[in-house]
Amino acid sequence: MGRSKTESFGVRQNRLAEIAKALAHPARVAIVEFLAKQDACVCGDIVDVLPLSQATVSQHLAELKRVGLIKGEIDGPRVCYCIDRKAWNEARTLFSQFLTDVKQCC
Amino acid sequence: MGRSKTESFGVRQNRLAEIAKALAHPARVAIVEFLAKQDACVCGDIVDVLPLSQATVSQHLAELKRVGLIKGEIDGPRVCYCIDRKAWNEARTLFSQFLTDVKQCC
DNA sequence: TCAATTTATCGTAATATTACGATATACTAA
DNA sequence: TTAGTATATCGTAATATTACGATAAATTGA
Repeated sequence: MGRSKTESFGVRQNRLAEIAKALAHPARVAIVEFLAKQDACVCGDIVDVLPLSQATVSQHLAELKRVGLIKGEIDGPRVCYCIDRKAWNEARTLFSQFLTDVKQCC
Repeated sequence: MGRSKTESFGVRQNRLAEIAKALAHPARVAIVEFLAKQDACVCGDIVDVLPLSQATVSQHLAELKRVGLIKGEIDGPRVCYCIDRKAWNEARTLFSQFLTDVKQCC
């Protein structure tokens, strides 16, 4: 097949997996960390920092945006990306619960 | 291309992304949670619980094992899977730092 | 030994991801 | 208006993921 059977799992499990997938690439981890490092939301400097083409970075940004972890605000000719506080809190809650609840079993 | 440029990123960023990828499928989230729910490490009952074929479940288990989050111990004709405490602690540390350090930027 | 059971692996198909050049789009500044 | 800059999107290629039936491998119990 090749298509995830998402309908067979819970909303929370799917959301957790979706966020995990958004963070499942080192470039996207790097992007998020870069955005956080800047106090203000700097934008396309990301392309300068990452060893990837502009098109690829844009694609990674779109994926992070699709999941809601970041949001982009048009600011003149450029786009200003920043962490979406609400979604990030959601992610923190989901992951910290998940990672704490799952204890050792043997 | 289609192959991640992992060599361009830090060890921590790659590890974080690797663990995230292992959790980037609801079936694998479900597997981990199921393993944790059982106090002892039950094994192929996972196949009964999940709406996936035995082959697919085995594949998902292999992925979790590859990353180190779970380990399987052969127990007679069956294999007994359980959370790997050490790797899980590593994941918890990585993610909780990552999710806490990244604050809002705007 | 032999059938039954459990799990892994192989083969394969459908689809998704990653990457980038080329191009389109949108805005600013001259 | 027009050139320049910034970003998104399109097209495409290489590779990875997801899924499952079929089969192999390993072990137990009869």
